[in-house]
Amino acid sequence: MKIATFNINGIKARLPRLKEWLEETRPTVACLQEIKTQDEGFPADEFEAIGYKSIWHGQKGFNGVAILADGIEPIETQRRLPGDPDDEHARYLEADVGGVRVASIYLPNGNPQPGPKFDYKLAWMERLRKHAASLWAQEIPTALVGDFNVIPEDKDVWSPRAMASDALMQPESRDAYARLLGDGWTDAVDTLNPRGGVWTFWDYQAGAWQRDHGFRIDHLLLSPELADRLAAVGVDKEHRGREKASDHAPVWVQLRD
DNA sequence: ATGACTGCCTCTGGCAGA
Repeated sequence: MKIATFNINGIKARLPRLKEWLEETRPTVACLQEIKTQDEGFPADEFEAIGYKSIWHGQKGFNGVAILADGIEPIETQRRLPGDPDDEHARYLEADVGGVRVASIYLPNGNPQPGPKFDYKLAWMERLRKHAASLWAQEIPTALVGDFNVIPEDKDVWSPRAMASDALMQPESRDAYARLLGDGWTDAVDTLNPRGGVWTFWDYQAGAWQRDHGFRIDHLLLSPELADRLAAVGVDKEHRGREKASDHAPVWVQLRD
């Protein structure tokens, strides 16, 4: 079983690239973030035509998450992160697929920091930790995947100095991520690449892609049942270099059956 | 270096992104 996460930065603008990626790499489950469309604009038929069934949670203009599965109907278990009834952002979607609970997560960016957006990010991370703990307690094989908007350590960024004031690598953001891992979740990419240097995002600006000025913010967190099955991880970096690409690359984990 | 680019909805410029 192959579980992938991909921040596509607009499903309408990305549709040809996205379908191409699905057909070329054929993930069992693909969790998408930043679909940037309302529910009625989601092109489910386009995915159905290439063998993927999908569920989605959209919003006008920005945010939005989806879960696609190869020949399997994802059974939705949650479509918002508990803990704040006033939070209208479409940033969380969860489903059962092929015996695995999968969450597609679009964690708030938090810039500029300090400020209300950063406060929202940190509060969201605490809510995520609580909800993750409730999933953990159910002992369901679970994968929490998505754009976490956290650079976990200095080894995960091309230049810690250049990013020093960014919300993605503030000590508070990193501590919140570390607390989540401290509860027992396995960061799959980090586990198989302990020396770092793996990027999942390259800015559109300043020739970041051409200079390989990237960082790692798209993560796959596994519960112990899935961590035991961990066979391989990868970043489909080549797709970041294509025409009209997202600023993120797809990231995936291969699990033994 | 107050820089850079892209997508969205459209108050076609302002917001959001990271």
